[in-house]
Amino acid sequence: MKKGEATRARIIDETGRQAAIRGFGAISLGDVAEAVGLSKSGLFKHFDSKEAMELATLDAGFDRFVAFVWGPADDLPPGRARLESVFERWLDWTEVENAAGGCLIVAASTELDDQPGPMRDLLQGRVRAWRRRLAGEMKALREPPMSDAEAESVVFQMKSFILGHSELRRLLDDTGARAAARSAFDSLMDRTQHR
Amino acid sequence: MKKGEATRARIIDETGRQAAIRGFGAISLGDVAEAVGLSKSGLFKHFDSKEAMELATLDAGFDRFVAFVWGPADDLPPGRARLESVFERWLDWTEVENAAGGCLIVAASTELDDQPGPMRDLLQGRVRAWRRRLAGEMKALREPPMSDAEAESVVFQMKSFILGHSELRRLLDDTGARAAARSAFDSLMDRTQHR
DNA sequence: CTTAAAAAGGCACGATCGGTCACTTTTTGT
DNA sequence: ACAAAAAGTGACCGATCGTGCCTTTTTAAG
Repeated sequence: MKKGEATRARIIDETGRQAAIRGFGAISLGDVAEAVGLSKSGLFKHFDSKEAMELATLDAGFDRFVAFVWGPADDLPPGRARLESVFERWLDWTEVENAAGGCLIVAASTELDDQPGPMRDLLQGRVRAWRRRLAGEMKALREPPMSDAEAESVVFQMKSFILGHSELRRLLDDTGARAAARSAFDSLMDRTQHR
Repeated sequence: MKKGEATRARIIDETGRQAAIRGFGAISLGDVAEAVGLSKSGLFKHFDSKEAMELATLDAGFDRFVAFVWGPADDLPPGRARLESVFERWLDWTEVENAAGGCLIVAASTELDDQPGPMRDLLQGRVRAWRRRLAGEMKALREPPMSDAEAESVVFQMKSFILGHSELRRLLDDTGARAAARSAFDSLMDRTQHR
């Protein structure tokens, strides 16, 4: 069946948009339904509950994130060039692709970090997987490869700069945010590579 | 009159607690009233509206934050020791003092960064002031003092590590978060100092 | 102890919340 | 072409939302 899938995709899209702005806990079925051109009850033909809708939205958001950020890196050889591509696309993701509400994952992370449940579990699992992927990539930076602990430390700093960039750019309206993040990341790569 | 002020303080305290967990947009007057032992209408004798209550809560949250994080640093001489004290207390603030819901300011920052209004304005103003304070402190690290641009870059990285620590500790339940943040910060201080 | 003011509660309002149900329309596979 | 399945509607549920009006209780000053 085709029509249903398209509608479902539109619902997920709109839910993600609103959740990125207001937070998952503050979106309403009525608003989503209206924005997507459906009645509230129409939503329930696609999802059993609000939580199911949120889960599908968050999961799909991760898929989109990985495709967008990692996509171009697939064509690059492992190592610094690939990591720089990922970082650059990651900044794009926050500041261009999601101009309206910022990164859904970052928003969900701070909102749900202390609310146990399926949403937090999903978030944890996918964030951990993403970090593992990055950590594995770090090892291509040096020969012989760095330890797991060092790779995780570099990933920690990389992610930190992403979060710092997000605040500087989105909350403080600082157009120099991108330069600050890039410079910090370049310096991190330099230090990591030459040791 | 005394009683009123005490009640007002309790309301603000409870509002902050709930907002840190669920987000400002998702708290309800009923829940706050019940937790503080008041009726919903009783709340309105202390605040004109929900938004006024939120504004007072956010403002008071900043006061508490600055007092807690900067407090001990006042007894220290400007320079690295003072900055390390601030960083350490900042980690405490996220992970000990606010065990329940994490840092209210971080939560509010990602939630409100794309919702124009008095809340975002207040947030912007106080975050900017805090960053200016830190940037000023950075200059005591070196003689002759670094440029404004460099100081801001160091503040950017410092704040980034705080945000990274918060995610690692609160969302991913990583007990090594503190060590990761401290190590990254120490390295940043080393590089900044010796140049 | 009195008394006026301050603090808090009672109560009801219109709106909206997530969600269900019975029913109609549209889409789909055959 | 046609029957079955999927998609969508509108009315409605009990609960809760933020808020205003009016009364009662508590408090501090005389």
